[in-house]
Amino acid sequence: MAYQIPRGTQDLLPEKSYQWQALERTLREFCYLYNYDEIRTPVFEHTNVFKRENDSSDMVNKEMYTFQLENSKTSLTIRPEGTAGVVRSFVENKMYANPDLPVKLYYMGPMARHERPQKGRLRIFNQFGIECLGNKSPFTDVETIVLAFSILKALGLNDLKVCLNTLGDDASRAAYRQALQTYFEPYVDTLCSDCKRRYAQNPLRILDCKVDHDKECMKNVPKMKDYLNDESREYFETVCHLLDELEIPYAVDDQLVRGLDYYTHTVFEIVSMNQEMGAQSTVLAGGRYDHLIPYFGGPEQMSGIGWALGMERLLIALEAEGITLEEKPGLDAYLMCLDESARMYAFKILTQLRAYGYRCDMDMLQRSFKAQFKAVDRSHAKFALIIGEDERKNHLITIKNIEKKTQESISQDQLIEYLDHYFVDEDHH
RNA sequence: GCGGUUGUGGUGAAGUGGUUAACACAGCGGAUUGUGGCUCCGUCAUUCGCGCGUUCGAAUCGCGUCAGCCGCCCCA
Repeated sequence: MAYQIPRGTQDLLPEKSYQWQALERTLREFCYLYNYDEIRTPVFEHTNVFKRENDSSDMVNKEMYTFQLENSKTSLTIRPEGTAGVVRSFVENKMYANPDLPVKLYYMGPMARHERPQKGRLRIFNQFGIECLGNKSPFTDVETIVLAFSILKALGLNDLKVCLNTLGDDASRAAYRQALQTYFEPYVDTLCSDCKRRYAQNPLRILDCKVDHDKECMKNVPKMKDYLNDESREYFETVCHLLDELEIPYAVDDQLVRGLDYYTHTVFEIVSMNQEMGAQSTVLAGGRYDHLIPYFGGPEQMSGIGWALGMERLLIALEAEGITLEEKPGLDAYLMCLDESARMYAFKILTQLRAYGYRCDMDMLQRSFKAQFKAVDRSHAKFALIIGEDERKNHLITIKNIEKKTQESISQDQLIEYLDHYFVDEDHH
C-alpha cells in the first residue's frame, strides 16, 4: 500500500454515514428546541487562543498540532477543543452586547490532539458542544445539564452516570489548593512520580490519580466542600436542588476535577457504564468558566458554561447498548437493462423517475440478468424495472414488486402514476 | 511519551525455510440467450503492511519502519 491514512485518523465510510447523519440531526433538533444557534469557527486558530498562560493541561502543552508556515511568523494550531474558539469569536464579534443574554451556541466538527490512539480515542475526532455565554445563574448551569442528559436519553442510552462537582470560585479554590498542599506535604515522597509533579502544579489532580488511589494517605484528604465560601457553596447547592426538582439523576463526586484549567464552579461528566466502552468511557463533559471571556478581552465578570461530547465515543456507547440510529435506506426502484439497444430508453426513464423524486439507480456494468437481479436485492429496492428490447420497441416497462414477487408490463407514461399510487396511496414511503 | 499484542485477496482465515500461496464467503461468467435468492461447474493474491538483511531459496528467520487493536498517562 503506497498511501495510508495518518495514525489515529479514520475515514467515515458510506456504510456508517447514515448513523452520523442521524446523530447530527438529533443533536440539531435538540438545540433548536432549547434555542441554541449554530456557530462555526475555524479548525485552526492562532496558537495563543489555546495556549494560555498558566495552563498546565497536557492537551495544551503536549498534544497540540501547532505549525508555522515557512514564510510566516504566525504560529497556528489545529483546534484541540471547541470552547476557546467559540469564546474568542463571542468576544471578537462583540456578542456580549446582545441584549438577550445568555448567548446560546452550539458547534460540531473535528478536533485534533496528538495522543496515542486506543479505543474511544483518536487523533482527529469529532466533538459536538454547546456554550452558554454571558449569564451566571444556577438555572443556566442546570439547563445545559438537562440538555445534555435529554439528548443522550433521546438517543436511547441507558447505562449512564451523571457526575457532578464544584470547584468553587477563585478564593475557595485557592484555599482548597493550599489545604491540599499542607495535607500532602508529609506524604509527597510516597506519591507516584506524576503526583509529585502535580503536588506543585495542580494538587487537585492528585485526587483522581489511579496509582495512588488506594494509599493510606488518600483516606482523610480534605474535601473541596469544606473550603467553599458561602457564595460558592450556595451556588452549588442550588444547582443540586434544581436537578432534584427536575428529577435528573446525578452523583456528586468530589474527586471529579476536569482536565482543562479554565473551569470554576460547576463541573460535570456523563459516563457510559457499559462494559464494552473500554478505558475511555466519558462521553460528555463540561463546566463553568468564569475567566475565559475576560481573558479574551470580553467584559470582566462575564461567565460562561458549556460542554462537549465526543461523537465517536457516543457512537461506541450506542453500539454497546445495541442501538442503531439509522441504516442506509433502500431504493425505490432499480432499473435492469437487458439489452444495450435499450440503454438510452432506460436511462431516460431513470432520469424521469429522479425528476419526480424517486430514489433509483440502474445497472451500468452490462451484467448478466442474474447478476442484475442480485444488484436489485443488494439495493433493497421496492421495485425492479426490467427494460430490454421488447420494452423499448413497445414503450413499455416491466415492473416487478420485489416483496410480493408480482410483475406486470405497463406503458411508459403510466409509470409515475403507478409508483405514486404505490408509495403515496398505500403509505409505503 | 511508555507497555502489551497483531499485520496473508473485497471479507474471514490456513500455511512457521523449498517448485503453481489451502479453504470458505462475497464478486463475476456459465449450466438456465429475458426473471434472482437453491444446486453444480468455472474464474478470482506474479504475492503475504513496507524496507533492508540472512540463505542456493523467505509469507515463514533477524533488524528496522509503518499501521491496527488493548492498556498507562491524559482526555470527548
